[in-house]
Amino acid sequence: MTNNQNQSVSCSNCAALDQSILKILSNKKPEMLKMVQHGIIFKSHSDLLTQGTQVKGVYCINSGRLKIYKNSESGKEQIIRFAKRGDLLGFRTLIGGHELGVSATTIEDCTVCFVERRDFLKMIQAVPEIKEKLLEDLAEDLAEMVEALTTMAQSSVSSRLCSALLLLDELYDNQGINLSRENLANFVGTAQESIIRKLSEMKNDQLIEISGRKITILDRAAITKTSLFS
Amino acid sequence: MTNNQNQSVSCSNCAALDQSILKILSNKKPEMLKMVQHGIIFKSHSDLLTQGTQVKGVYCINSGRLKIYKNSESGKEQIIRFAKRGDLLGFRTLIGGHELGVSATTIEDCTVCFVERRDFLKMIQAVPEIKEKLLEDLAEDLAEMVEALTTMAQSSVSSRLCSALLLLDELYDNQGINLSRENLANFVGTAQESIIRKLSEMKNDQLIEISGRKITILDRAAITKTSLFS
DNA sequence: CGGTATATTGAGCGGGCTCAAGTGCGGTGG
DNA sequence: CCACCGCACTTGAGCCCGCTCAATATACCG
Repeated sequence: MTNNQNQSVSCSNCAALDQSILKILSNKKPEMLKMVQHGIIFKSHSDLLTQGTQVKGVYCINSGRLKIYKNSESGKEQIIRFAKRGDLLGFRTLIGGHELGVSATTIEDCTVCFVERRDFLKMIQAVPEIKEKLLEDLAEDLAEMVEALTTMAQSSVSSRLCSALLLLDELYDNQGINLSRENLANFVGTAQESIIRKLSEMKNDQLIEISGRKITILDRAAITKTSLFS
Repeated sequence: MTNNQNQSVSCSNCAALDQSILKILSNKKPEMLKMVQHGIIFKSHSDLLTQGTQVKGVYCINSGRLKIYKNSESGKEQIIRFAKRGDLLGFRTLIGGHELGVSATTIEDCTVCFVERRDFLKMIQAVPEIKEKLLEDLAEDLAEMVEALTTMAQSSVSSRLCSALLLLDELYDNQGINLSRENLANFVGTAQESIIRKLSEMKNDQLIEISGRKITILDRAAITKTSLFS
């Protein structure tokens, strides 16, 4: 773990917190913000959460992107979702008190803030509004997972790839998707080779542009259509 | 909707509530229990929740089983999970205030209790402990969905069928699984014919017994093994 | 006992997986 | 500056799982 704290990153001026739990805290109990460790830097390929371990605390992502994934019995990695600026990691497990069911690893250099497990629990107790927010977030996450499960069960690789590309375009702020083929495959739930072949087809059909590992969406309408059918 | 109320079903003597939210309520604010409509009877194939509509309130299942499912764009039904005695339906959507993302339909005759939307919200406000419990339940549901997504993405039909059978054996209290092949297929995420073929194989291998639509597990160890690999 | 829903079996095909070989690119060191 | 190396990416070939379509059998229900 890289542990360089950068105190120039603080909650009170952090745009990432606009809608977040820590923002609620900074309104209701600003004095509790001093429990937050700011501006911790993680290089790419660092683990923040590890499946099967106890969660140390909660991370709020300030910059950079991560993958949240599960390693199955057979050892294959299934990426559940991605996280970026403003996302809070670790609180789901913290509530239940169980060990982590997923891992979180940076796929870029990241800056994050951290709250110790017991401090976060104090925050929750002190500010009931946080619980409301957590409930809403969880309910929404669950709805997304239901959607994902249905898609995974019923749609072809092409269709799932298109869904993934639309989602990833958001993740990368419409600036071009920059993700390894392997991560893409582990997210879509297929083999790397299948992903590559489908991408080539889509490139030929002028739906996307590929330069190196960077994918840019050209024909969003067509991709949306394929994401829904077949 | 069949609306025969049966007042002999009451929360104070309902075993279904042992660990449930309404149990918490009956401890903390027993006077609010009068908001609950008891013993409503739904025949098999009745809809309690319908995807895309607003939720009317929360149902607590007293007896009988239901399927919770989503209809995809292509019209195919994906069963997300099943519900039985003690399960609470509808509260996830109620919290978020969005329209329902899933439907719930009885697959047997059911007896349920019902709480109006606004009454349930009052209960939550009156008894903060309910929120804690909801949070825990949601976090657990989410963990299960992550597991389900991973399995769906990575495992063969045989493996998924075995997982499903183990889960369904629980649902049917180890008394034999009594579910249509279509529902089984829509849960496993495959074609009905595939399910039937795999079941025949398993019958030949003495892993299960089939009489009519009823499936009984004979060799749990072998089925568990197949549920994990391939 | 007829009619309808459900379950089963068969045949054939194609999507997507696996294995294996080949290509491009960035970094590193001579 | 270029040769080399390692890694990620790409392409090819072949096979098998699981899907679809179609026919038949069985169970359920009036």
